Amino acid sequence: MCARRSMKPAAAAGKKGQKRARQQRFAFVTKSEVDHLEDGYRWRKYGQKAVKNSPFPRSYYRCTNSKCTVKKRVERSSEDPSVVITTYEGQHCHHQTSFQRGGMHFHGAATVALAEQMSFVSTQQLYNLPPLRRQQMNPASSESAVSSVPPSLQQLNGGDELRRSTSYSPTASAVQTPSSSLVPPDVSFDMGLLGDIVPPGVRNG
DNA sequence: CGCTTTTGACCGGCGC
DNA sequence: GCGCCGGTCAAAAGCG
Repeated sequence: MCARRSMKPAAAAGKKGQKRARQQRFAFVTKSEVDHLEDGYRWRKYGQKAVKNSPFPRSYYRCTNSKCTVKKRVERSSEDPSVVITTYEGQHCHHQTSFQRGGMHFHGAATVALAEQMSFVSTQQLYNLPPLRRQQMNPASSESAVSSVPPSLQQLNGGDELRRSTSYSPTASAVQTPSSSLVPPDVSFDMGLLGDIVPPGVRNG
């Protein structure tokens, strides 16, 4: 009675075929008290594990949608418990749950806001993370990548403007920020990063 | 009743 | 070859 299960081929197949799922990984740091940052999608927690690099446990979320294989990893910064590192894997193939700007919470706004501004920053850092994973001699490979980001992120997180939309997030900024995602003036930008986390139906069809 | 959340256990890959 | 870590799944419980 220990036969737990043959395990899902999804993970095995993904890893077997290409070591690591070639899914686009988009990570960014967000200053929030709650680990669950509502970005407009429904997430179901499917696991939680404690990592050595961080004294805090890492939470694994998955899109509740049927065909949506988007996964989200949420972990707190080892040095800044107030900072939450959210890593998105994959891209949504459906619209948001149903709530719109009206229901946009400050958390969601903060998330998107950071994503937009940090997008290019985290992208470079994150994209370099995989290959540098072993290159770095530091035991905290994942942290090292994040640590490299902080310098620039600190500005965003600790900055006045960012901080405003992150912690306090005024209604104006909250609405304006997400608005860009819903109505991306630059498709290239949307496809570049936001497309992974906020792919509007326009892109699909 | 349904959905979500929680914990444990197992597996897979990589490193040493 | 063994150990370690990370990641995922499964089942059960709780709550709305």
